[in-house]
Amino acid sequence: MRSYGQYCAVARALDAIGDRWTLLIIRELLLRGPSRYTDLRNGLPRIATNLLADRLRGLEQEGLVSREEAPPPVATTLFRLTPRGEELGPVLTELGRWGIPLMVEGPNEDDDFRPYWLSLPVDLYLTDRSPEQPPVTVEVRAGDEPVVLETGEGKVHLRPGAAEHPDAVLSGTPHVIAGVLAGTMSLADAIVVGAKVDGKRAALQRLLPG
Amino acid sequence: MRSYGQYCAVARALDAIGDRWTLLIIRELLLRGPSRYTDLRNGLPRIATNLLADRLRGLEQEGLVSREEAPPPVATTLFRLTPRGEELGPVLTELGRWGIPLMVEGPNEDDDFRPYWLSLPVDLYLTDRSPEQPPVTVEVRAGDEPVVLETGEGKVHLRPGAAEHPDAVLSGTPHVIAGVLAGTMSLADAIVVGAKVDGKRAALQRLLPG
DNA sequence: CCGCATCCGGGGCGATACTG
DNA sequence: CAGTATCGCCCCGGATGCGG
Repeated sequence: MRSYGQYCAVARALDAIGDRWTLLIIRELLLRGPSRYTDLRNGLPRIATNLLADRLRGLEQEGLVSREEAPPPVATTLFRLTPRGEELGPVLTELGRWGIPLMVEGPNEDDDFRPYWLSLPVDLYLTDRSPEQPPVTVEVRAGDEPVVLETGEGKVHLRPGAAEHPDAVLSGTPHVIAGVLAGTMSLADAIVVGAKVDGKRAALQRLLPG
Repeated sequence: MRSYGQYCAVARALDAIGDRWTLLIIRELLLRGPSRYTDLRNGLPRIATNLLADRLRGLEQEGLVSREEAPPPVATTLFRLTPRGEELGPVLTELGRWGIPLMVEGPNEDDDFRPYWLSLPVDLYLTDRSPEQPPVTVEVRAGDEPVVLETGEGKVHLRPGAAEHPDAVLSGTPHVIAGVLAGTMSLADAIVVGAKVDGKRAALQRLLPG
């Protein structure tokens, strides 16, 4: 992108990460950790492959992403945020916080969805209300790949993957699950509109507000 | 801009304010308050005028900016952030915080500069270390238009304009002034490289870290 | 398969000129 | 003062190819 040509912190930040797709690439690397090129493509469904390659080169050049050749048996390239790149976390957090109200109307007809994208709202709005109790894990199914809610130190975090022995399993449409995890819809209301809870419902309630 | 087509808070936020120039328009409205079209142009020196008009229309349509006809004697259109638009403040703050390190190398040859752009670093890094004392005002001259540092409730804020009877006047190059106001350069070092303080130096020292 | 490079069409963007 | 109008360019998007 062309520079804005302004001696201003915001303008210089946008010079670095204001390009189309760039902040979403950062989101992927923040939420998923070090990733293969193909995994990045999967998390950015409509990106043109040359554009992803371009952006990764640019980010590497600015010192926000590093590339490393993983040894066998992985034997592939991994893209990883540098410490300076990870400092963009708060920017993504505030962007996500501001964007939450735009989620209440639900997905458009052809919107893509990945459940781990909900990590940002979870970190913001969910807390473990019984931190003295043993930790719980709740599997969430809202799309293809399952994700897991985990407690630790009073916090709640969402990570990609399946749980071995989850205390509960929450399933529903992206729209409803997003409402529950962003705290804009009660679990009771969610169940009314089709969400399902298997296992210990209390394990889930403990993480939700109200 | 085309939508990213993702049911994700960050992606939807970027759908709304990810266009080129948009966040800088928000910056202007946040720092300057309700502004005329011409004032916006002056704070965004290289924007194409049709693009500014387009962006303002878009922001109006999304409910982030409102347009009002000011009564005489102003008799002009004013653009103002809506409450929802003002909620972008934390996004700009985090972007600015992340961008501060990009300022230390100083402006490029042909970079534009407006002193009130330094409001963001000031809000972040300066505090009044003697809030029990009477308030002070310090005029800062780093470009064409002067700006004023003011204390209040332990905070320090920078606003466009001149001071009537400033307790001190700080002048220097944008590079050096930015270093001082962002807390990355001591006042003593700044003076060594050409900054000047007139009036009560203590009034200024009281606002600076260290 | 993985990690790109290349090619091409369309549209957003940039610069200038002009207007009520 | 507050914008339109116009035009050229380059970034972006989508498809395809290609070496390791």
